[in-house]
Amino acid sequence: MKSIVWFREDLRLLDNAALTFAAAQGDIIPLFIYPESLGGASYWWLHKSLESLQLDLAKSGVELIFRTGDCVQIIEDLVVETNANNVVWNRVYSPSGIADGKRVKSALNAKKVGQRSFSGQLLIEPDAVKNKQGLPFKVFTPFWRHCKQVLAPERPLDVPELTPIIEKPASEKLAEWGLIPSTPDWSQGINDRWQPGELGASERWETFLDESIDEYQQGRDFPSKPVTSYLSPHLVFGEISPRVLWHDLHDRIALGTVDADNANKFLSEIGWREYSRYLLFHFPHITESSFNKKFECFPWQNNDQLLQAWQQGNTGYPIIDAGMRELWQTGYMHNRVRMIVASFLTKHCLIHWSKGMDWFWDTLVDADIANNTASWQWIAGSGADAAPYFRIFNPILQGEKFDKEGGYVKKWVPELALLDSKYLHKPWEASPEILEQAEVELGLNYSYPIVDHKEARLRALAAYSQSKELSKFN
DNA sequence: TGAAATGTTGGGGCG
DNA sequence: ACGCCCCAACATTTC
Repeated sequence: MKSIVWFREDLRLLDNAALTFAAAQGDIIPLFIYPESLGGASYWWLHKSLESLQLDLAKSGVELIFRTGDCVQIIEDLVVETNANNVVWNRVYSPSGIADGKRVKSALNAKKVGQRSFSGQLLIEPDAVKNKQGLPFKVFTPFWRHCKQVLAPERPLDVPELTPIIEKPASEKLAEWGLIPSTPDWSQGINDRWQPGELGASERWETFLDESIDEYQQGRDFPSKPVTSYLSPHLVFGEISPRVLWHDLHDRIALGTVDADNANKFLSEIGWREYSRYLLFHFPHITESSFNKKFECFPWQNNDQLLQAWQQGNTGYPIIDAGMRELWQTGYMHNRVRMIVASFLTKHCLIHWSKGMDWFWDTLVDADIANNTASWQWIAGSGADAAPYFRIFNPILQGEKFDKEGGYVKKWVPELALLDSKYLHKPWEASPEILEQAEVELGLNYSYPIVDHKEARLRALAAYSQSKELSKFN
């Protein structure tokens, strides 16, 4: 038996069901097809992750084949070229990923070539979870409560023994895909911060277990503390399997070597990841339009100047600007700060959540269609189980609450580094003497607030009630 | 996984 | 000693 292993969002050898199945049958031909329309930061990550996978496979003498084009055509061609009699892959759950899988499946069936798909990205398949009425859950808490009752993921699979094929099918060169930025090379900050690939992923997980998980529940909200797992980009590309996380934590809970509350809090965040894929699977239109139809009439303003100030981290609100600059420089933003900047864009600036989603898509190394969609709609108030629209984050209070000492703001907005923490989150309220002493010149080296918080809040609430009125007539 | 407005309570200053 | 006011602190309601 000779199998093509079609890698997509599962760039790992450990606990890779499709790979293990194929390896047990005989020879394998690993294939990766150039993905259209990723964001810039994701392409950088993808390049590094593929390099890592390529090296890991090469240790067994197996060559990863790179090709560009339509997946059906490529796979059909490769079947003919290699005489493969089987094609396997792990399922993905985005609308385009599902469509590709279906097309490949029927093309192979038509040609009487064996094919099989596996679960590898989620703890539980989206179509396996329904509420008592047989409908998809629309609220996270009952969804996750139900999952926890029925979840019994299998133990992770070992890295399989791989047998290379003798013949060498043609492959494009990864380096020639041009995924790494060159002119200009903006990837330095990202490069310093991350180690993409399966090894980087497992090391990050070990570090998190050793150093942070027991403070997770409290510490995860403070952006100056490195208490989050930083696993998100590794999970997006499938460099680590959620089953590994689940079993590692459950083993430790059983042994008493991890605090159960903290471990369960982390697992519920994994639950949110499952939930966002689940929602996208059952409601694929939500990448384009509001989950909650009431928001179809929302009077968005979409002011380009405000959007640009937000993107560049020049809003005059230190916590917002710190977050946006962290994103730009490292491809990542702390979760707490993501909520604050997203609330600011949609509510203070009245800019449609899709504009924020597009920016995150291009700049985040962990950009993920399901999480991005679900989270932006959640914060905008239009999503499933969403934050109510009137829940408007106050960027000053949030800064004072979660970055009291200002470690986070001072790191990413160095022009405020000398400012007393009393005024750090509202520099416009400091006296001219204090500003001068801190070498802050508002309007020159740091922006005035682009909107007034109180006014913007009232405007957002007015827009909300206007939208409620309008939706009555639809 | 909010914030602001409004309501309530209780202690202390003060005439 | 008493009642009144002020207001901080906390609780509840509203957006």
